[in-house]
Amino acid sequence: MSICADHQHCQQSALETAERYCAEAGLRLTDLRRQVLSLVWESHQPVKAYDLMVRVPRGGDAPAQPPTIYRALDFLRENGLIHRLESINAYIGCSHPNHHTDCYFLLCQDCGMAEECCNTDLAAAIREASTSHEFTASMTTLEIAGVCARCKNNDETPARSP
Amino acid sequence: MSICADHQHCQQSALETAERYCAEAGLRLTDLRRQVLSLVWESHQPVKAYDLMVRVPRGGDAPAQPPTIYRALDFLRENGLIHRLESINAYIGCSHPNHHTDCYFLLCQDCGMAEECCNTDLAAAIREASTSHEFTASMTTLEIAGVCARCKNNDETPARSP
DNA sequence: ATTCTTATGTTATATTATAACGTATCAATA
DNA sequence: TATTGATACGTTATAATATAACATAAGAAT
Repeated sequence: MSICADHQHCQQSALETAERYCAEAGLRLTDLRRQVLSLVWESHQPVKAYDLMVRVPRGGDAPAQPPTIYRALDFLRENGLIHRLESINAYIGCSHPNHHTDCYFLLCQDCGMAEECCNTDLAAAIREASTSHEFTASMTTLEIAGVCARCKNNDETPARSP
Repeated sequence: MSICADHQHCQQSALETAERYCAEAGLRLTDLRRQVLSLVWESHQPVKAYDLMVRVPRGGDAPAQPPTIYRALDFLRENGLIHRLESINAYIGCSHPNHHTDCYFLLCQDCGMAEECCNTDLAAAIREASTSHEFTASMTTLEIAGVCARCKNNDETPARSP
């Protein structure tokens, strides 16, 4: 499920990176935005906007409203701190903000884990797939659904099998 | 906008192919499903489910309800006759049903056109992108947003330029 | 201190999709 | 050809995802 040895560290370092990046780039990482980013980084499972909503307390009594969450998500997305997974309507932290081009996602249908990967050759092939059709690409979505290694193993060894 | 010389022909031949394919495969291409498929093929613009809904008259007075449309779309999708474009929540006819693996889409943000493409090398690269992470892929979504050649030309020659 | 911009709060509503259950139609066979 | 079982469709309700529009607050720049 987890794809890191120590997720607490993983989350914290993602936040520090974001902090640093925003400071350098003159971006305002407000309390709300930081809070949302932190929640997104709670795990490597993609998060739904409405699940975030109930977990972002605003002012004490009432929970946050949709625009509050979507605006924070938009900011984080525009600045490369999170990605949106189009095929499952969910959000996930970017593991390498500001040089996050050319990435793709492996989405495990069993455990829900999402892994962000990069691959220069693949990126080149995709660029070629655009240019060969005289198409000027600005944004690529590549999401591969399937079963991760861990789940595959679990599936294949339920007991010692009949 | 259009990517075929004669779209009337294009649509009709898509319907005939579907008809033949369903007959061979023992699938029931009912009136409703045929009607939806035909509407999807009205152009190379992806279609929204709710736009289809108002264009599918059922019984005369009331328009079709969402489940009616989504069930038809599901059937067409499961049998490779249409695709869902995840990044824009829309549907489009498949230009080559029953050997429609390994395809990707170019989505023009200017004119809305969607073009389905295939490329064996790219497909191989994507397979490798899964297997190299010990991931067993079952479904790939590759959608490239950008500007098509025609729109690019239009954009660049608004007049003879200042 | 004032002003301008950016961020957030708040209410309402739009868009996309599914659950659940009843009725009709089709196709196989008794 | 009447019966039956499966598949498709109708209908009502509601869930899930997202944005519009306008008011207020907080920051930043004179």
